[in-house]
Amino acid sequence: MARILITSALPYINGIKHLGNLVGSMLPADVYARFQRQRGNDVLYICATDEHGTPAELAARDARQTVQQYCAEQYEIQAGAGEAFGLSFDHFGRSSNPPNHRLTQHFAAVLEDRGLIEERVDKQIYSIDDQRFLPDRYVEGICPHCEYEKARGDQCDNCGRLIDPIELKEPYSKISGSRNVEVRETRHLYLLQAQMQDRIARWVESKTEWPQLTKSIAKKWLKEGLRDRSITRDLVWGIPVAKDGAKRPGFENKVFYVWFDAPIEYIGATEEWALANNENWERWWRTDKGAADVKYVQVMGKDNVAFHTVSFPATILGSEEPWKTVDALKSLNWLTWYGGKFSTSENRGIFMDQALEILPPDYWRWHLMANAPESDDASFTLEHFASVVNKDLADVLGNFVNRITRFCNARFGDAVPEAGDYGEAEQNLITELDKRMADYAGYLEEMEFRKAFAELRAIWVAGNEYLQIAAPWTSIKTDEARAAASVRCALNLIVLFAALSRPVIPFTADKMFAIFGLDPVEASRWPTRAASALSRFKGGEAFTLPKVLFAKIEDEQVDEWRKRFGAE
RNA sequence: GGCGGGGUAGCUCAGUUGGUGAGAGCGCAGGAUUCAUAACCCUGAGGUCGGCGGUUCAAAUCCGCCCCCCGCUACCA
Repeated sequence: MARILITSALPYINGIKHLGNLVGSMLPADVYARFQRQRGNDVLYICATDEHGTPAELAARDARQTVQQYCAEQYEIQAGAGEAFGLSFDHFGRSSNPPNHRLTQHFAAVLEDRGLIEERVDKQIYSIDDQRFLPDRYVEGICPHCEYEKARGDQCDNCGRLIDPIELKEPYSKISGSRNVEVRETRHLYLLQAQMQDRIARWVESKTEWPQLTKSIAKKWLKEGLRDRSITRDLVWGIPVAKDGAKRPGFENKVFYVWFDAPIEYIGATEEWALANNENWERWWRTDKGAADVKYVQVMGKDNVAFHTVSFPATILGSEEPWKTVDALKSLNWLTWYGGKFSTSENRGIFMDQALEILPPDYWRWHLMANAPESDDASFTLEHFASVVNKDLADVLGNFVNRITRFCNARFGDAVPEAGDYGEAEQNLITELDKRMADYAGYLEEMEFRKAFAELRAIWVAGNEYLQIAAPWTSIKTDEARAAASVRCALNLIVLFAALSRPVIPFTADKMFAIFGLDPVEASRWPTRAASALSRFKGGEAFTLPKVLFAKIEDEQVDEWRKRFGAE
C-alpha cells in the first residue's frame, strides 16, 4: 500500500472560485485522490484557503467587513462549494490558522540561522490617503519610457518595458485614485535565494519524473539566476514578523509576504488535520519521522509552477531540515470563457456556486476533466458543454443503465436473472475491457486526464456495443437462458462502470451502486480484471429500477445561460 | 522585448527516437435496430497537418525564416 500526499494549489480567499480555478488545481487533484483511495492506497489530500495579502484586505474593505470577518465568511463559502462539488479533501484548512503561523515563524527563524535572511531597506510608493504602501501593480502613472499615461507600476502595457514604480511620473493609487502619494523607505526581510542557486538547480535536476512544462519553467528561472526576494510586507493582515518570540524590532507593522506563508500552509493544513483527527502530521512531512516512503503530488495552474519548483523549495531546502519535497507535479493550463478570461467584475463566466444552481456537480466534473486544459489553454463554451454532457453522460452512460434495467424489469423482474452461461460475446467483451481498463488506470496514474476519460468513455461504449451484439430483446424470443445471461452481464457492467467512473463522477457512481443496494466503499474497490467484475452477480440479487441518471440539456437552457453568464 | 506553450478534418483534440494508405469524439450523410432519455449500433464523406524554403530515398514529425493565438516575466495571488 503506497502512501500518497496530494495538495492542490490553495484557492485565494477573495471570492468564490470559477470553473477555471476548479479545473486548474482542485478538481484534478480530487480525481487523482479518489482514484488512489479506490486502489487501496493510503491517501492524504490537503487543501486550504490562501488568506493573506493586499487583495484580501481590499476585498474586506469593499465588503465593509473586518478582514477577519471577511475571511471567515469566505472560507465557509469556499469550503461549502468544495464539499458540494464532491472535492474529497481530507482537510480544507486556512492559511491564517495557528499551525501556519507557528510553521512560518519556524521557517523564517531557521532560514535566518542559516544566514539566508537579511534586512534591507527599499523605497516604495506610499499612499497617504489609503494609509498603505502600494504593491507595484496598485500604482499607476505615466511611463518614464514612452509617456503612456496608464502604465502599471510593474510594467507598461503600452511599451512593454518593466518599470520600478518609483520611476513613474505622476503616480497615483489604483486603489483610491489618489495622487497624494510619496516615496518612503521601508525595511524588509530578504530571502537570499541567489545563494541557493546551485542547491535548487541540483534538486530540480533530480526530479526526473516532472513533465516538460514543469521542468522548462523551473529551468528558465534558474537560467536567469535566482534573485533575492523580499518576504515581508507593510500590511496588517498576515503573519506578524517575530524574533525570539516577540515582535521583531522595526517590523511591528509588517507581516510575512503571502507567497512566503501560503505554501507553508500545505504543511500547516496537515497539522490542522492531525489536530482535528488525533493524527500525526510529521509522518507525512518529515522524512526523519516516517515520511521517507511518501509520494508527494502537487497539482496547480501553470502560473503557480515557478513558485512550487523554485520559491517554495528555496524555503524548504534552505532550512536544511528533512522536509518532504514534491515528487510529481501536475500543472494545467487555463480554461477560458469563450476564448477570453473569466471575469468576476465583468460578469463573464461561471463560478462554482452558480454552476451548482444550474446542474449537479457530476455534469461539470465530467466535462471539465474530460476536456481539461492539459496541452494548451482550453475554451469553455456552453454549447460544447451541453454537447459533451448530452452525448457522453446522457446517451452513452445514462442510457445504457436505463435501457438494460428497464428491459430486465420488464422481462425478468426486479432481480438479476440467473439462467444461462456467458459465451463468446461475453468473452470478447472481457478481452476488450481488460485492455481498456489497464490503459485507463495507466492514464490516471500518470494524471493524463483527457486520455483517461476518453478511455473511460470507450469502456461505456463497449457496454452499448455488447448489448447491440447480445441483443437480449431478440434472443429472448428463442432462447430465454441466453437472454438471461446477457442481461446478467449487462447488469454487472453497471457496477463495473460505477467503480471505474467514481473518481470523476462520484455522485452518479453511488447512485449506480444504490440500484443494487451495494455499499459504495466496498463496491468501488478498484477493479483490475473484467472477468471477476462481471461475475459479481450470479443471479437472484434484487435491484431497484433507477431514475434517469442524466437529464439532457435543452437548447433553450443554453440560450438562457448564455444571457445570464455573459457569453459572447 | 525575453522565455515557454500552441497553430492537424466544420468544432474540440490525439499523433514528433522521420517511413506501414494521417486518427478519435462531436457535428453531418446513409444504413440497421426497437430494450432505451428520437437514445444505442454499423458505414461513409470531410484535412495541400499555419506559410515559405531546406535536409532526406522518405517530413505533421528534423533545420532555417516568417505569420497568428495564449501564458509567464519574480511586489496580484
